[in-house]
Amino acid sequence: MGVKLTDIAKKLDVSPGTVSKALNDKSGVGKELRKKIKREAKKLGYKPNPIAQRLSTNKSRTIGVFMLNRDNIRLKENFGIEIVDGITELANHAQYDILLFTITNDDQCSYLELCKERKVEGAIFISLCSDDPQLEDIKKSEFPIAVIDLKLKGKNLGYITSDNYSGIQRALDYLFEMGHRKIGFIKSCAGAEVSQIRFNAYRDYLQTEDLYQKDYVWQGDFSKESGQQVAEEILGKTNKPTAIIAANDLMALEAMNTFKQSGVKVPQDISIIGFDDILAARYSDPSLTTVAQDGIGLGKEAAQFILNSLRGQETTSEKLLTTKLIIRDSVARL
Amino acid sequence: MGVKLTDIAKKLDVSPGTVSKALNDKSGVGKELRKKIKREAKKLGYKPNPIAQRLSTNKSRTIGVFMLNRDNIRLKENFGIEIVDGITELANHAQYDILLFTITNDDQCSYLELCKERKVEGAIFISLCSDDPQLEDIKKSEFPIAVIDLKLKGKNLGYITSDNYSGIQRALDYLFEMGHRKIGFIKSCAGAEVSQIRFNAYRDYLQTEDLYQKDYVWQGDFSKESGQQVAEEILGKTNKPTAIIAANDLMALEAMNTFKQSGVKVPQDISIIGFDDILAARYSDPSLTTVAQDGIGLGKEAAQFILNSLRGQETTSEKLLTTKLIIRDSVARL
DNA sequence: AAAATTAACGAAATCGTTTTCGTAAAAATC
DNA sequence: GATTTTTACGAAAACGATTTCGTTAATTTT
Repeated sequence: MGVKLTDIAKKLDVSPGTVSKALNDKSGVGKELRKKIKREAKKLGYKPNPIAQRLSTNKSRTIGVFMLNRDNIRLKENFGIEIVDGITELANHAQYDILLFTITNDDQCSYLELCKERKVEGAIFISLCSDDPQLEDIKKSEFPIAVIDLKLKGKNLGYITSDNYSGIQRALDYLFEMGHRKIGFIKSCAGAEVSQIRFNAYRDYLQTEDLYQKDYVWQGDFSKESGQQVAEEILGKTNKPTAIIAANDLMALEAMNTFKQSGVKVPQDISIIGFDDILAARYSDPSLTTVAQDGIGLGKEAAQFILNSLRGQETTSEKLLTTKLIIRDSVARL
Repeated sequence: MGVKLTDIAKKLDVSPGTVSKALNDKSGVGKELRKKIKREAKKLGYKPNPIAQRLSTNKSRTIGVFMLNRDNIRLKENFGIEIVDGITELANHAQYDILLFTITNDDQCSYLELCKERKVEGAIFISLCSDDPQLEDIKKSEFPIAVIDLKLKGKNLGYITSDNYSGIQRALDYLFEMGHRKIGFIKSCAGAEVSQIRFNAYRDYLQTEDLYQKDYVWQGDFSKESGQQVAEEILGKTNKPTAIIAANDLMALEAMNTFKQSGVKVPQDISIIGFDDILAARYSDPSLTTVAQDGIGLGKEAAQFILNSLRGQETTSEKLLTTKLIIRDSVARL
């Protein structure tokens, strides 16, 4: 097949070990010989066999990425792909492979077991729930793990998330500025920590203003279906809020559709703000005002944590990425 | 680290080779001993080291996936992620890894070189352009390559695509049924074969009806920006078509937005049909009637071709996946 | 200039499998 | 029962790198 170390060694009548040292800039090779070896390697078009390297060094140079697609929210419907994109970009640059595991509700498998089997050096978890039965295993992991959107305490653990709290604050600042005081919130499942944080930001903010009331809070689960269902509940309510913040765009968009179908105009009758800034937010009518997350940034930070950890630079960290309020047309001035 | 082949061998006082044969169901091991070995392996929780296996067999068990993000159309904006999802699902089941290369305009790299370096056993190309300078290399490849949406002749080549032609035919059937006769088309770049096929379907159909006219055809490039630009050109035209088919949803949605902003009502003043059925199509107003592609299916078929090829089952094939017209609200009855 | 230190290189082990080949025992054939 | 064929297993090479260790040569120190 390709040219290998021993080919260079034979050609130059040196030992394979020396060639290896020369090409990897390790000590133990004379200046002259090193140059000669490098020149020959380039001339022959030598590329090291990554598999042999991995076996020899006992390093897989692989990072496992777990997309926990709970409740069958497919990649298409959230911005998980941007995260994967960010991870891949950074990892590839550092000569690491990523191994993508897309886990659905049906899959009954041990994450850590999979990691062991595939010898990954680190793992990244996307949309891990706080009630996941495997949480304890993850905390105890002896290889680095970056968790996006769920804060775990422990060695070798990195926590990366958007600044959800201030994101909601900015959204509320904006709603207040637009004259809204009766503001509702669509939460998501209890297991999603980001939803909890977003809700806390909402509650804290409104409580400070003495405007918080429990019956303005609805329970969804990030899905299309729940967006519709909650919207119907809201429609049935007398004394509706003038504005609604949803924990993600999908519920916001679906609620908006449901409102419109019932003759309730958005934003004239009710204003809506989402979270994520998925592509569809730009094309809805009205276009959706939303808090944008930097998906690629989240991915890059997660990958960076793993790489740093593997280099021994850090074993625990917490990173908040700023969000940005994208003002479109789904909020009316009162 | 983990338990290895030699551990089992020592424990049972047999040779590692025998253990290997026993576990891999190769001949050369007695029935009794084989059972004993398997039992012991299970008991010790033995998992083979995939890296050692790959080195030993000279098989990387890796499939390279090239996302050619020409013109910086990011994953987010098309349905490429579904394809990747489909590939991953099938490949993982067959114990294959996928290695994702996201190639942008800036990247100056040889695809085949990358494949060689990383020792992939097969490759899948997504959104490869017919004017890509590396096309000849791909045709000559001696390992299997599946190309989605571009037909290449050669050994070891698989061609997987949606039935774009009939997809457009169904869209036109529908438009005719709704009373439309003046129908325009937004093409995309010449390099995108699917765009060409979709256009051909449009042209052939209208020519049969003696309704084809060149000035009803506009040139886009799949991007948001081109959607807007083309829409403006259409707006400037007297004697507009009553309906427009766009080569993808993104241009359709952007065109729709542009029309609306200029006071041209969709679908009352002009009807629009897209292609792809991205998530945003569901949430636009009006929601977008479009020809849905089965992204996951495309991915699965591509992966299947590679796997079959590697098993020596086929070396060339062509697969058309059916599309489905999703009727929403962007077409009016005339 | 002799002794001690450092540097350069080769030989060989190692990583964890698979696979080929040789030998001895078991089974089948006549 | 002798010969051939088949089967069962171990030994060892292979896959393509890295790394440790030992030896000799070159350099530095005193």
